Amino acid sequence: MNVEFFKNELKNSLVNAFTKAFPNAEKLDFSLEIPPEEQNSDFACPFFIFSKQLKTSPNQIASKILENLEKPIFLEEVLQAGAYLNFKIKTESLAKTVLTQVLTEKENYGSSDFGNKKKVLIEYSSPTTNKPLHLGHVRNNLIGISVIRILKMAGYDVKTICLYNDRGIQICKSMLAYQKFCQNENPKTLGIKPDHYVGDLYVRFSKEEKENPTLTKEVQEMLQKWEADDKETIELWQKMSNWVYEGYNQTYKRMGVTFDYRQYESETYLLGKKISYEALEKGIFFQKEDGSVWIDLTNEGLDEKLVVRGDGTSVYITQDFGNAVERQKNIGFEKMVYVVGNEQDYHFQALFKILKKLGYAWADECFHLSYGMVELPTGKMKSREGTVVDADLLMDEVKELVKEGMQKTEKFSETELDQTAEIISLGAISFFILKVHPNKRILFNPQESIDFQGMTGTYVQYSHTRIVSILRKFGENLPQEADFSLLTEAEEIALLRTLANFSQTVKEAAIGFNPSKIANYSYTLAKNFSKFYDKHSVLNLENEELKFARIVLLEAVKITLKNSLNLLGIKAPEKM
RNA sequence: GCACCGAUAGCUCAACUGGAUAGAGCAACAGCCUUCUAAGUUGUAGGUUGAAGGUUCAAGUCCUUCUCGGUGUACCA
Repeated sequence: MNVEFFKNELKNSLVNAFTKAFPNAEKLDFSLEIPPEEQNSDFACPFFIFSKQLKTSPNQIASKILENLEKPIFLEEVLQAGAYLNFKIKTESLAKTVLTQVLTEKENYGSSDFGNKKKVLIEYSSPTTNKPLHLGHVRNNLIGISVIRILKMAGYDVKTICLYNDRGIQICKSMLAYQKFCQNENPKTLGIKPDHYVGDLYVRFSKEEKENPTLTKEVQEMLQKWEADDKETIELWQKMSNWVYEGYNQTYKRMGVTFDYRQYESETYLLGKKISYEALEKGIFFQKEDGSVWIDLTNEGLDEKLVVRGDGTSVYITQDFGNAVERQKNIGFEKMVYVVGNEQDYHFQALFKILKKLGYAWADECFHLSYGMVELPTGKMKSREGTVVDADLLMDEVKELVKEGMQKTEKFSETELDQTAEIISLGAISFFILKVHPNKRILFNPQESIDFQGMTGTYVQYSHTRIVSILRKFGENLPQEADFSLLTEAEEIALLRTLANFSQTVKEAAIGFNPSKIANYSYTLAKNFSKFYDKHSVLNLENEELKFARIVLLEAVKITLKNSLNLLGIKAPEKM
């Protein structure tokens, strides 16, 4: 038995009551909502929508339904509030159902078969390999991590992929700077994180280029050499690319970023050209006098879009639809999600329309999970000018802040302290970014942004450790059963109701690809726990039965807090 | 110019996708630690949801127009 059971039973009762009250009326579906807290109920049903068909006021309909309603045994009472009927479940039934479910399902509590094992391929991170990861990538990675976990929990079969943009003029800039200014240097012997080393070269090149315009020409020559497979150039490119990957892998590991598949633009950039010429023959694409190939998207509200240049080379979007087709062939997916910033909204609109025109029905199942830029108070981050918030540095700095504020309560060994500070700082960053809806841009103030009080990851983690602390002091053997009818306090009921909503929240987050739903949920649950904690005792209760019931309740809250944090890619520490 | 996105308390964000009196956090002020971790809790104050129309039983949410901010509109990626 689970929480859905209540909903289904209530709907059945409502349908029966409706048929009795209005025998001649067309049957309609009932929607059950979660009522506002002050109604002190578990489910609510509004009757506005029936009003027109029945030519009766919603209040009267509610009354008549109420008269004809046969209450299921788990129902304590039904109260009419205007056009609404509010249903209150017997606390004992609610508690037994919810708590048993949580304790049985444990780390799987919240999961459902909503996604029907549909195979979803998620592309995220996809950096340009000429510089270290910055705050923009951090948001991308965090959204990616979280959406992956949310979709998995909602019953999807999720695979992940990263497309490294590892070729092109930007890469050559770092390479040329290395060749010209730092030949034979090695970041390892210099003690510099290798991706930072390459990024510094990129910044240095941009500076030198301003004073010395011939460098622009040289870097273009280098790109041509690369495309011509010049041995020396390729070797340099490989050496520097590997430095970057080495650095990325450290950052990825720290953030919890993993991929099932990796693609490299250097290997995929020719994809799509063949498709383009085939589409040209079929008349889907058209050719201009200079030989360039185009698609006309003016009927779709877009422009004409170039897919092959006059010189026969392809462009970004060509590679992208080629790549999509390739992924469908090699990996296979029923749905594909691109986690990419909103400056590429237009690009993905065009991409999906091209795929559709090429005749791929699955184009409708491609989705651009677009997210807003992360901006600084001083404006946009520009890597060429070095005005970026570096991902590694950010994590280090926040960690230092956490360390300064620690050591107050619990005793920690040196390594424990470091590990805990790491968990808290990463949690603070993740929560800060994920609590905002992806669509919105984030203004990041380095001094003020990362907070450890109020609606933060730290707060949720702290609530978790407090529960852990109580359970630890209670002892090894936690009860699985108890007399749940003893859970009658308002704070206990609030916790039960919040627990019961978890699975529904996960579904909503999955539908909207929206981690902020989960962040809000975890905060609400933590907040409800804190209120309970402040007002009621557990361990020093004389009533053993009540103590057991509360221990079970707290165990369930602990599990659900941990699960919700996990959906955000945040770890739940045992003490802090 | 055109297209897309955003605008909610001083600041940062929510609001079950059209439902009940728009909720939290920060900052401010006033309380609560000999009691399970005070990174906590209680209270006060803070709103014409950018503006004006419209749709309907009901609009922060949908439609139109406008204002402000952002992004895109490249034979860059």
